[in-house]
Amino acid sequence: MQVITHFVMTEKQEKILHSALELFAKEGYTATSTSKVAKHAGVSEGLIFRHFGSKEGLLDAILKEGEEQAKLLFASIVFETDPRLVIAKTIDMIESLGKSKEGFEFWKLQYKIKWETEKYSEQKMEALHMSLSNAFNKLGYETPDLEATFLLITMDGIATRLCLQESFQVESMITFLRRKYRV
Amino acid sequence: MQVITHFVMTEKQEKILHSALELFAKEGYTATSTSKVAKHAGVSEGLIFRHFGSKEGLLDAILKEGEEQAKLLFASIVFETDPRLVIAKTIDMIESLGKSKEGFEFWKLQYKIKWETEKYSEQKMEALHMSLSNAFNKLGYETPDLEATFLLITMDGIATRLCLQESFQVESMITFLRRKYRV
Amino acid sequence: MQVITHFVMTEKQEKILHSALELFAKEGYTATSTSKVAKHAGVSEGLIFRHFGSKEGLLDAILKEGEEQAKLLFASIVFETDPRLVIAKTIDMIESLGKSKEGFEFWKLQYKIKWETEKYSEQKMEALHMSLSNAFNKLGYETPDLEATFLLITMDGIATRLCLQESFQVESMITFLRRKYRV
Amino acid sequence: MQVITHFVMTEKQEKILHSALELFAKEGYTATSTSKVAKHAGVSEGLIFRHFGSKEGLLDAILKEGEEQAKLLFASIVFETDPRLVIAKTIDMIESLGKSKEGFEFWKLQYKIKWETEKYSEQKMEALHMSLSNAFNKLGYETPDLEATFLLITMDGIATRLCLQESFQVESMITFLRRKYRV
DNA sequence: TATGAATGAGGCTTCATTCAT
DNA sequence: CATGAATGAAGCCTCATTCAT
Repeated sequence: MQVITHFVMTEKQEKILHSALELFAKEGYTATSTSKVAKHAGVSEGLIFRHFGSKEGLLDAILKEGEEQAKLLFASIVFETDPRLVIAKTIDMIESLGKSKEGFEFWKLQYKIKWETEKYSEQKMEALHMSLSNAFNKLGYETPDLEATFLLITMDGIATRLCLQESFQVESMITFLRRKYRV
Repeated sequence: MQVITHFVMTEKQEKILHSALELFAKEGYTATSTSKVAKHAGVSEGLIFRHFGSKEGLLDAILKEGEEQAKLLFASIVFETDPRLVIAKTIDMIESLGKSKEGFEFWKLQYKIKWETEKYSEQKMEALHMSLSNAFNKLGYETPDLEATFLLITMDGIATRLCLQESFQVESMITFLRRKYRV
Repeated sequence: MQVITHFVMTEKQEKILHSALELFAKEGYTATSTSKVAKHAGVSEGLIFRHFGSKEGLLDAILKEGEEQAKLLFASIVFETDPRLVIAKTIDMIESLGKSKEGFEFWKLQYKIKWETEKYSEQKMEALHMSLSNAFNKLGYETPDLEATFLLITMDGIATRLCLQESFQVESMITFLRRKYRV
Repeated sequence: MQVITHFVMTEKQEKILHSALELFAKEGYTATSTSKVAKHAGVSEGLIFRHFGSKEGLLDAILKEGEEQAKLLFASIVFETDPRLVIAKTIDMIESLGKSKEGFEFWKLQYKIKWETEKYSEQKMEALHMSLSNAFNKLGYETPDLEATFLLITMDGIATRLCLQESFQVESMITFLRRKYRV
């Protein structure tokens, strides 16, 4: 397998990556042709294959970059020691999901890809799950593990609505969650 | 109420429909070719087009049948007057989602399609949402409308896990929900 | 080969024939599908094959009926003895071509078919050619045979314009011909 | 006058164009499949679509090239001042129609297309018509406009015969025309 | 590094025709 | 006589990928 070094990436390589992210997120992976990506990125179709080997390789590169971002995003939660703050920051993360355009697209892609490829990357979430479970435990919840799972499931549900239901209003739901968990 | 006309379907027509449901749910709509559907159903590819007009027509037929089933499924909840039972039956519904193979595939398709076509059919859920909101109100919840939305969002999250995370155990989550809502 | 008896033709058979004539003339033989013909005629697709054997058989039936009509049309010219009247009637025939809708469509089909199938039915015209040649001879033209061919070629040209050039005005051309041949 | 940009065409692009011209002229546009064209040109079917977008695009390319050729062909007639030569050259053009294989096929296609698409391109002929009308006027013909139309109609008729009637002998008809117009 | 011509497999769809009813 | 379900071949077109330049 090809190692993607994040340090050496030409301008065109990045254009391809971002175009692919945008198009895969908008139209889906299968429905987006490499020629569409090339056109959108303003490069030749061949270049995609020179840099990423195959269409799937391009997808992998996007997902890998995504994992890096996810790690960064989770880091400040995972290393938090105050249980109340762990929960608060998790909810903050959900809230921020709908704010930056790039971030939103990135998450939308993650979910779309999951549904297209049938692979829910459980490891990525594992660290977060443990932190939450630990936090709920400290706070004296009866079944902390289930509580953690439940909150993460809620996250999935909200992400689903955010991405698919135009009329969905996150804010009130976020407020609702904060009151519910008293954070 | 509306009278539902059940058109007489030939045996092969039904084979096509069920094969398509299975394959669309497994591989996704775009990634499933009509020839694959035909082969799986044991019919000629042309027959799909004689009966359903186009690949999209086939999808529509599946979704339409799905809406009928959803209506039937929701009916027993919507007409329930005991608020506790409304919630209990909603949770039962989530539970039963993972049990029958056909039912599971049908719901999986619904979600996959949502993500592929970007259309969350809000109307379908509207009746359920109102019933739940009403139930939470009767039970004295502070923000019944948000509670209803929250439960439905949880449903979306559980469905996501059920479909995408092989290791997911519904039962414990169902028990958790029942305890949480005291039903 | 199948003999088409003109005496026993069911109502549906005739509907098929006329629909085919209309559609072949409008869209062309190759571009008109048997299913389109069936729909237009209000019969099942199978019936076309029961009655005419194949799509080509249907075409043959139309062309055969056409030849009958052509014979009838040419009869009054061929049996005319006055040379001036032979020419006059030929020109009259051209004039009448643009008048009745059915007749017009019939001729249009004849030409379209010729161009699609590459078969100019020379025999059909042979009798007419001889009558004209004979007439020009009696009238003392130098090269009666070429004169006859020339007039028939003019007919082809006018038919082409009539069928293809919307703005074409036959009348002035007819008058022109009558003056030219003094008939 | 308009500057004609000749796009650089790859060898295969030209092979496709010529094969299509030949086959469309022989079998008709609708009846000629793109796969037949590809096979005849010795290229992959996909290449047709890369270069011409669609089957219709291929046809358009042929017709466009045809119009350029027609303009060139008509130029020497239209800029002729001697009325007798205008007519002579028009008749020469008809004569030459049957001589070069490429030229013949090109005109045959023009006519076949006209009959398949029902569009007689009147503009293309307009310049020629005016030149002829003017020439007949100078030569003292009574109805020069009708004479011009008549000659062009004769051209259509001869083209019809040339393309459709195997036994047709142009030469004698050309001689006949030359004598008739004294050119 | 970058292009874009070229390909072969496969996608959706239509077609003429057959056959059981 | 008449229907319409069913088929297999073919039609137009798009796709991911390769390769010479």
